[in-house]
Amino acid sequence: MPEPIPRGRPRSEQSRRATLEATRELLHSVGYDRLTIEGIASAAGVSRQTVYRWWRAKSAIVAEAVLDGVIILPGAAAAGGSIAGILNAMGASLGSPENAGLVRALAAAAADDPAASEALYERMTGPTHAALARSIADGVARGALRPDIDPEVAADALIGAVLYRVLTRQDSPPGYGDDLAATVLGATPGTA
Amino acid sequence: MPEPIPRGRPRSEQSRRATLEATRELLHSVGYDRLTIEGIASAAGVSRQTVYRWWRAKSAIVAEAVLDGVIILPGAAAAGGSIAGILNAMGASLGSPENAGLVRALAAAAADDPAASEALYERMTGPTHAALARSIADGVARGALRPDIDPEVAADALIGAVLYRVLTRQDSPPGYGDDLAATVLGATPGTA
Amino acid sequence: MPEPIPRGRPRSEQSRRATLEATRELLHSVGYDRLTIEGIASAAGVSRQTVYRWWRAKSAIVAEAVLDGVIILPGAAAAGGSIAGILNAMGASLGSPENAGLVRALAAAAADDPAASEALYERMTGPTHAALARSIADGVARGALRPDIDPEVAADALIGAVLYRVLTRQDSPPGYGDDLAATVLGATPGTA
Amino acid sequence: MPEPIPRGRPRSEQSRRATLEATRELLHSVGYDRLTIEGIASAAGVSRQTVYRWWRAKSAIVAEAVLDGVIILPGAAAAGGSIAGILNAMGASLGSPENAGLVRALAAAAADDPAASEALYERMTGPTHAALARSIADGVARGALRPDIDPEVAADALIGAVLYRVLTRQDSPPGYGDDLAATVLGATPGTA
DNA sequence: TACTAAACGAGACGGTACGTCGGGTCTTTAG
DNA sequence: CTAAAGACCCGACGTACCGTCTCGTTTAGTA
Repeated sequence: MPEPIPRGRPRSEQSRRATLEATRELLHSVGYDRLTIEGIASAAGVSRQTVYRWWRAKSAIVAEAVLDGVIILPGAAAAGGSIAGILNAMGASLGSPENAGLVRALAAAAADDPAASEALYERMTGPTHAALARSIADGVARGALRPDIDPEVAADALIGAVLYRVLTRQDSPPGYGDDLAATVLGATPGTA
Repeated sequence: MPEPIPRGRPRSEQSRRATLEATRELLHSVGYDRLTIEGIASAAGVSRQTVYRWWRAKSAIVAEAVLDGVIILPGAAAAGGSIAGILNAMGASLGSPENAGLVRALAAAAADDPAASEALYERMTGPTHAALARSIADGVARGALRPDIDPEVAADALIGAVLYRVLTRQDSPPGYGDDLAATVLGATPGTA
Repeated sequence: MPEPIPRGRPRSEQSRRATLEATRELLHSVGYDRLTIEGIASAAGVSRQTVYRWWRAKSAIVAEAVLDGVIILPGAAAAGGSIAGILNAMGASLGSPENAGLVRALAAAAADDPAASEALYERMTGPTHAALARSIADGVARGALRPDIDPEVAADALIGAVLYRVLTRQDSPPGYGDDLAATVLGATPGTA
Repeated sequence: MPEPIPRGRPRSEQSRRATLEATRELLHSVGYDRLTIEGIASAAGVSRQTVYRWWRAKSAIVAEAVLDGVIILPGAAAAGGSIAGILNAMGASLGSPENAGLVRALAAAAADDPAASEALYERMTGPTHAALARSIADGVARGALRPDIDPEVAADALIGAVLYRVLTRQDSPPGYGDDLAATVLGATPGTA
């Protein structure tokens, strides 16, 4: 009913998918800075005009690639487990050089496009952030965690620590998630 | 002996400074992505060739601008105070939209140049990180902080939280530094 | 019997006329070079596909616009008068900057399409050429003109002179037709 | 003193010549309409930017190609001979399909650029026109030609006739120049 | 006082990518 | 079966920068 009857040739879903997948490939291989619309179009077997018809900037393409889940969001899937579990999953996921490079690329994309920024960070870190904050609030309510912990701020700290190490290219050692949980929350892994 | 007696016209220190300062100006005004060598040269009143003679890429110019302190590193100067003091200084410094934008620009610069990355993050967050870790270790040793705190990891968490909020464009409320210290360290501001 | 019973929706005469009229408008306003099928379709309120269904190239549209008399052929209507009358009519008609521009546009159209070329020149200059040649042959036969005049060649010269001045953007003075007839035919206006 | 000391890398004469020569080649092979700056640059082995640096439009390139004599102007060289000689030279020169196509291309170029128009026609037909008018005026003064001939108008007619046949793609028979001279001037070839 | 050597400005060069326009084609719904 | 709408691939447009390359000029240090 607010449905405006579609006229003309319908948009090619195949072109859309090919574009987003090519974007992911190129983000992995050349990074955000050397990512070009020309390159995306040619790698996707799509005309440049078709790319411009649907996206306004390369940051928008990257954002949609993420929003569509074409770029797998590291750690977000594990957002139901325990606190240390989430952190270790994030650490493990970002431990692969490929994914770490992707995260850095997304940070670059977000740096010069506020619109993309929100979309990217909400999708990448938002769910994880929410899951962590919920678990922590739970723990505080149950008395399992210190009462002076602000769940939202704690979630900032936990995610921020991981992100900081990725951006500064410092590998996180295997048990980093446990150490981090213990340090911030004063809790041993299984306890929370 | 490792001194290769300088011949010919000496390098113009004025051109060098003008280039780095123009880089800072442009990073502020247009961001890293739209920063061009052409633009830097013309803003600095310097020929493009002179820029290319001394730097290999725009990320290298940005890196040197930081290394030379031409770009003021927010928070690094306060690296002598108390923990909450450092955090509040960082928060206040990054609270200005100008500096926040600069940090995002630098994150973008670091994302696609490992060499610049190290230089930038070492200069930007390294001193602060070291100061925090030292203070925290002190507190733990004095028994003023929980013994299960890993000072290095805690510093990651504190800096990471602030960085995370800047990158995701979330304003940090006035007392955020205090909240953060309390949450991560289980300490009220004055205590540490 | 050679009538192939028409099926389906009949061709829209309105679309056809609108296309040809838009072509004329645009030829006047922007010239042949900047004339585009896109522009014709949009000015005519017709879809691009409809234009392509009925014409193969923009030169063909221009040709049909002429053949249909949508573009008024300057001088052709006067093809029944005296020699100097025809020439003066041509000169007057081509004297207006609008028509002169149109003729130059048609020359451009003819330059890169042999098919359009024949159609255009036959329609534009053919009738005039034939009328002139006929009148001249008459005059020669009657002894009113020099016997060494070849009527076809003389018609070439008369039309060519006018065309030459239009193409080189030289205005023809008021009495140019008389001068031309006198020079080529050795005849004063009323005599032939 | 009006000499503005040249700075920077000097313009490459080779690039300039290559561009003009490629323009000539392409005018011959594809005509003015399908002539593209992209095509000129690539055929000349020159970058597109270099073409744009020195010429504002393709019509300007064509004009300079003519002004430099890179495009050989048919008939202009023969501007010293007798009237019929000039005409026959023109006819012979334009008799080759290659040159005829070139003339049509130049007519198209002139049709949509007044600036190019003057340059082209002055170079192409101007000298011939002047030579013819001079010879005819001579003949009239010597009493060898009819006194009612206006030399300028007669030159228009002679050149116009040849041009008209080229533009309408009519081959001129071998003796066409003689016929034309006889018809317009009332003179047998050798007489003038 | 030259001579040498390097840095400097200016600016042209071959390129790559930009974002746009138009060309022809194809695919859908509406008449 | 035509018309409209509009997406598609393609190729050219004119512009902005890229990184490189001459040039003439400037500014040191030798010689």
